Amino acid sequence: MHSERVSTPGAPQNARARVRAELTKEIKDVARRQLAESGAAALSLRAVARELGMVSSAVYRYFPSRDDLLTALIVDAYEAVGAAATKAEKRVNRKDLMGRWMATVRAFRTWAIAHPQEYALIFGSPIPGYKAPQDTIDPASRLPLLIIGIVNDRGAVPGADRLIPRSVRADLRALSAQAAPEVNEEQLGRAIMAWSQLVGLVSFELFGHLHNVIHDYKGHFDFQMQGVGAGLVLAQ
Amino acid sequence: MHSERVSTPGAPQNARARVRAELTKEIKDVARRQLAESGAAALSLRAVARELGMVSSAVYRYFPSRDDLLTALIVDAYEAVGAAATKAEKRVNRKDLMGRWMATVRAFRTWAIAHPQEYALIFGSPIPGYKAPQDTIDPASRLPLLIIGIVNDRGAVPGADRLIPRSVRADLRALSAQAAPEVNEEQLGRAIMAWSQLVGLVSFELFGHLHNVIHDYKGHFDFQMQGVGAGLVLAQ
DNA sequence: TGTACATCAGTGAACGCGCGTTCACTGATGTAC
DNA sequence: TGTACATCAGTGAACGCGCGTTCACTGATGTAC
Repeated sequence: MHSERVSTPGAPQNARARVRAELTKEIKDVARRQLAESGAAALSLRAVARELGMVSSAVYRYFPSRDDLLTALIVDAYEAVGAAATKAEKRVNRKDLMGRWMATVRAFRTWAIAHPQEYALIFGSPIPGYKAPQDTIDPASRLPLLIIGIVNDRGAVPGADRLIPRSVRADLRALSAQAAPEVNEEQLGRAIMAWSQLVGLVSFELFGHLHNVIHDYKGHFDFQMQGVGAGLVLAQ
Repeated sequence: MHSERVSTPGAPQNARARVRAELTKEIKDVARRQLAESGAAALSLRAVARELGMVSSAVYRYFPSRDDLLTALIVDAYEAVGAAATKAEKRVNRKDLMGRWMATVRAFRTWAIAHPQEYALIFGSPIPGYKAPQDTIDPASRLPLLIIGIVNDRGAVPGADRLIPRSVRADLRALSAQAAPEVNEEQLGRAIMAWSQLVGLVSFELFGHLHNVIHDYKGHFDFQMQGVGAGLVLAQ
């Protein structure tokens, strides 16, 4: 699918490869700008080529189709938001779990507000006819894994007396085995819900569902996310 | 904006008005079918006209522009999901608050799964360039009001010791005054979060963010939503 | 270091398609007297 | 009940636009000997 040829790092880069990498980046940058202006549906290879002063067919030397360009943008968006959150989270004292959680979610929201169309690209409606290739899976899981990591550092928290259906418990156990060995299923279920709450609340804000109800979005977000953190028993 | 001329109910409907109402409905039905197949971005007046055997300009007698047709579909979608949830909720004993909550959220999810593109239309990415007119506000608030109604019947629940920022408290107080006189701000804040959790979780499922993590979607949804209901102290 | 060949980037024309919207028009339905 | 006029639905042609993708091509860059 997405066959943008990236030079293996450290390999001798001759002039051609360097120019190629630069132009690939330039195409993505222009595409990202147009995405920010008119949304994913309106993203067109021809418009990108026009802005770059190329003929439209030249873009096909870099991206074999429109979908491949979209995939590249999706991967970049996942990586950008993952990097922003990871960077913010790293700055907090490892023992301050609530601080790590709040740093993560605030960085997430800040990135989303700064890049609403890229946010919509990865967390909004799926694009009809577009099938996400394998390449998007790893970048997509960076952020949930960051959150699960914080919860994992918290360790197991005894569950309430709600019982988890057997099938769900199996799913959670599998996830625990590969991503969060220190927590029990109850706590991991809460972590998934927390991740969903984060995306849900930011989407509500960006997509206008809190319009005229909440005015201090940042204050409301912080308040609610502190509540979620408390639910995860992250406070010291 | 949306000037689909609807005959005032009870007014004498002559043949022309009856045919007009029927065709208006037929256009919307066909548009909804095409929406379900190819998504909102691909919805085209010409394709709708083609399927109806009309010439494309004839559709303009019913909807003055593509955006007006979209608005009509959005309003209908909000009303359909609101009606489905309301109907399910009404069947439950008024005193069984948890039952009313679960009936509401299950009806919501069922409708969403049956109409994924309509769901995306109202809860997914906003359509670039499309500005929702006033007409969509009332239908959009049916479902949140239903949820707030359940919480209101629960009555005030003492908050935890987290403090609510002054600005957020003001927003919540205003909402309480017009929609939920019986609850305090703490509880109303939880109700908003519950609404966001519901949409967030269904979006995660429909938009593929739980792919390969959760397999028993229904079991997981019920489990998590019971948790949310418990957080709202709805259980008897 | 120089030459012959292979690789690659970019061009320009073309294919075939679809779209929203406007407009002058015909003919049918409804209304007022 | 019949007639004259006004309203409305649907037609067909047109405007002006943009899109993704393919293909044979030129000329520049890189590679192997």
